[in-house]
Amino acid sequence: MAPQEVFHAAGGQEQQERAAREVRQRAILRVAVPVPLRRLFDYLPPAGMTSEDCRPGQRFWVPFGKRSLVAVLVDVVDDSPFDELKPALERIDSHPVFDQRSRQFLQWAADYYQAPAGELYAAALPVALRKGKPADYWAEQWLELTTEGKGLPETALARAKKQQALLQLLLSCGRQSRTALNARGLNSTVCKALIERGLARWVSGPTAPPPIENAEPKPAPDLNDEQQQAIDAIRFGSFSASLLEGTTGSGKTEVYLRLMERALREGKQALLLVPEIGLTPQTLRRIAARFPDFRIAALHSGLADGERARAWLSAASGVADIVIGTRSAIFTPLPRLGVILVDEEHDGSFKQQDGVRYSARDLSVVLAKRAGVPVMLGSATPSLESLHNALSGRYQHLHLRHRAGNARPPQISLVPTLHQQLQEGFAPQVLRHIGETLGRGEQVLVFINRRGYAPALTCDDCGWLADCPHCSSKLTLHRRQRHLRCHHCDYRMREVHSCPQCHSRNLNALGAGTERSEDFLAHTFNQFPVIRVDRDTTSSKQALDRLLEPARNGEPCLLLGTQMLAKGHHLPRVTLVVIQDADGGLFSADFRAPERMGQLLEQVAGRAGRGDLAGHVLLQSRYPEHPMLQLLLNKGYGAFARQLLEERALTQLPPIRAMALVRAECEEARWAEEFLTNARHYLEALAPPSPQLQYLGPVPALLERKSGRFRFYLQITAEKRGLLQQMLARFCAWAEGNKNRRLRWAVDMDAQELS
DNA sequence: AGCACGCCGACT
DNA sequence: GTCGGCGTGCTC
Repeated sequence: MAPQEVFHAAGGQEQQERAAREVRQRAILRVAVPVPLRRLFDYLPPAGMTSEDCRPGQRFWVPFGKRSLVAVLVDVVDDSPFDELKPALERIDSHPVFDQRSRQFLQWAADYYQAPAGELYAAALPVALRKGKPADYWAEQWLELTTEGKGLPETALARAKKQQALLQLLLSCGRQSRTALNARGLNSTVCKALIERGLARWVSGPTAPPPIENAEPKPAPDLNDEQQQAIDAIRFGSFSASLLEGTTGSGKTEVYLRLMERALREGKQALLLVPEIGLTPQTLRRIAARFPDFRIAALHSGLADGERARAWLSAASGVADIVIGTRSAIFTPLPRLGVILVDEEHDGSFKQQDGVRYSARDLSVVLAKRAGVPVMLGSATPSLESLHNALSGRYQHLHLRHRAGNARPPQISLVPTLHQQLQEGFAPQVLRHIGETLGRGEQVLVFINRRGYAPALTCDDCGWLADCPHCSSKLTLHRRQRHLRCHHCDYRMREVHSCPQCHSRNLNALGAGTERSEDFLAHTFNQFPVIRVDRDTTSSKQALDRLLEPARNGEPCLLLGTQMLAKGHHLPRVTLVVIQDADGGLFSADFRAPERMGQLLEQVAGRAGRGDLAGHVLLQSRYPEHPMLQLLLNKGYGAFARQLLEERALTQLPPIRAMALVRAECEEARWAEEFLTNARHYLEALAPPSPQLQYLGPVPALLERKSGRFRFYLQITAEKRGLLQQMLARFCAWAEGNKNRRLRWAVDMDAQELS
């Protein structure tokens, strides 16, 4: 080879390197990948693209090890600590699906909950988009006004009535999809006329959310003084957080609707978060009936992947005006966000219990602050967290004390069950009351906190007990399905009629669940229908609606069920509520059990007498003298909750202090415990125990073994969240390099359950 | 998380 | 001789 050629070759290489460096300096895509790694990954733009083509918030297919993953671009940077960057494979979105505010919000949540950003982006995206489906897959034609069109007064085009109507619609409600216009009888000829005048144009965008059926427009009812005060207390256009403490039936929903209406009138979006089982077709119809001119995106679990993506995109693109959803809806990008409402804010389903353990209720306040909009948390039985924030002045505290209409609060009586001859768990006077109520043509609701036939099965001869081989729990007998089932891991075995250990036939089903009570009550009150509502009879919201249909018709009947019955169903003919066992929360190892018990009792009791009929609640208890029960009954949930708060102050527990759990589970109990002991040592070396920071554990979880794994946790409480967050960040960095392969660990910031 | 590589036991 | 168990390492 001639020297000349060598020189040229070397020069070429140098040039190539410089070019590569320049590319690297100009455009490096920093992306969040859906893997449990707490870092971002750098890529070059896809072949043929420059940094100009890449906008944060867009999704990309990236090569990751041996596979391809959908990543979200979070930043375009000009340098990377990595030398050999792979190019991304493909840009999925031409427009970002996450706007800047939602990206910053997701990053904040990732930092706060110690979660990998990629997992938060994945949690935010609907499944179809998470899998890489294109976002403009459902593209539709939209008619929007040009600048010229926007400048016209509503009275313009007076000589062409149809065109004027279209202009007015576009002026007041913004751009309209072709299907929505057709539905209003505004055909393409009218549109064309407006376009030819240079007043409007077609643009492509995502499909609008599907219209909600059976929504007859309905005018707003009058407000009472308290409702008016609550609404007047909310200032739009800046951040504020409020707790709306409103007794059952006091019209909280009407307050939410009015606030939504104000946001909508200002051209903003309203976000309504509801508990998991709160998003009923009934609720949706009510809201749709109120806002016939606005587009509603409902994000619930019942939607098919495509439908859900469609609703999500309609919210993220700013098309939907109202977004209603369960916990994950908090991550939907909302470019025109104007107000956030959280209904039943105390509900446990706002806290995700696996994966990224976020609280949508807590995040709603963070998001409102970042967006500079008001947020309202509403409940008849506020969480101690929210109550504490309200009492300490961090939240505005608003009250609705009066039930709407002529409904009166129910009369509540305790029924002692000790030294009583109970029939299948029911005291004689309770059965008498049920019979009388049904006889008057009214409805009865019996609340039983247990599914199945019986919570335990034992042998009376040898003492054998049916327990779960994988969990530290007993199997529940489900006689309808003829099996024994573990409610923690879903292990099932066929129902046995003789003891597997000694073959005796003297098996004894202990205690009563919903099935057994259903049998007994159906037998005792055989002239009346008995409707059982629990997870076994109610696979979906539609199933629940269907099940409750006869009850809504107003016929006398007996409704029997679990927590599912406690929530928001308007059943005006229910005048008697029976709570079979009120003692559940009195002696639990979980410090939040009394709070949950109080909330549940109040919510269930709230089902009594919602119409003009007087309501009565009967509470069966072995300890009717218990001071907590007495307080709850005599002074109501408000006083009860304030008392619990004082106890939390004495015991230095949340919400007085911030608390996080470090959880670990492993088939080998020793390893889980050892891991947490080491974790504690590591953390104590960084920050020794002090009033600012305290450690407890490792201790076994309340359900010590689940699905074959032993579970422990280390509890850390702190005076200030900031310190706790810093410690947890250090812990995560340590844990990522110090874990046994077969051990699972997780940080549970603001843990709600010790189970 | 997934997917590779790598090193020891029972099998066509 | 190999098929396959899960321990370990890595992903820009």
